[in-house]
Amino acid sequence: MPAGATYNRIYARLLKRYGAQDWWPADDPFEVAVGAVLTQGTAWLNAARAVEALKQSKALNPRSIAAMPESSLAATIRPAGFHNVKAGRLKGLTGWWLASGGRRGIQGMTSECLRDGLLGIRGIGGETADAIMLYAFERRVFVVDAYARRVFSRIGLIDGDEKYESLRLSLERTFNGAAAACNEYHALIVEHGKTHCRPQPRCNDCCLADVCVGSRVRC
DNA sequence: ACCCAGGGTCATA
DNA sequence: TATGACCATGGG
Repeated sequence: MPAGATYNRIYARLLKRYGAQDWWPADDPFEVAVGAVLTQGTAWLNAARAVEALKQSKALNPRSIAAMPESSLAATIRPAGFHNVKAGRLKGLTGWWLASGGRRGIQGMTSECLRDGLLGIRGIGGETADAIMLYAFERRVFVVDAYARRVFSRIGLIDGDEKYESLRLSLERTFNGAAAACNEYHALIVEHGKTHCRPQPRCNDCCLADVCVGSRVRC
């Protein structure tokens, strides 16, 4: 059986188990991008609180963030954790956003140009860049995160410690879904990962158990 | 009290 | 190239 079929099978299984996730929970592309930075290394609940705080301050737009002192920006996003570094990252993101012509200007960019632009921002690495590309600008990208590494590696499909870009390209080649499917797939993996394939413990009721290649793996 | 989260950077070996 | 420390808040 071709590897692509296995990824399709896992996708179908997760979709049936968890239902459509309807990501990204945001009103517009800029909010997606801000949320992507705020959720780095933190639970989404905390990032969402910081997003809400920005909204209440009427500051969830490029102009306001650009005009806001970095210290007060940091104070506003405090619940997201790492607020001092993230304030700087949001400043960098906002500067690039405005310089790129905003939502319209960015949407008109090629995916290569878009990724390069995002990766040029301090504090935006491969995963955050890809999340923005996929969820804010609907580019066909397979977002690789720790959950994807764990789920796929414990099933036996990948090694798990591949370099980011290499794994991303490999998954984009193997999984034959379109952008909308990549969107749903990543969200489903995250949802699954919250309760399965944990870093330390394991579980016995994984809906992917019978998909495992060989016997070395478990959830 | 301990582990972890929808990461990335930088210093060190 | 490849770990480890660091950033920091909050939930389970």
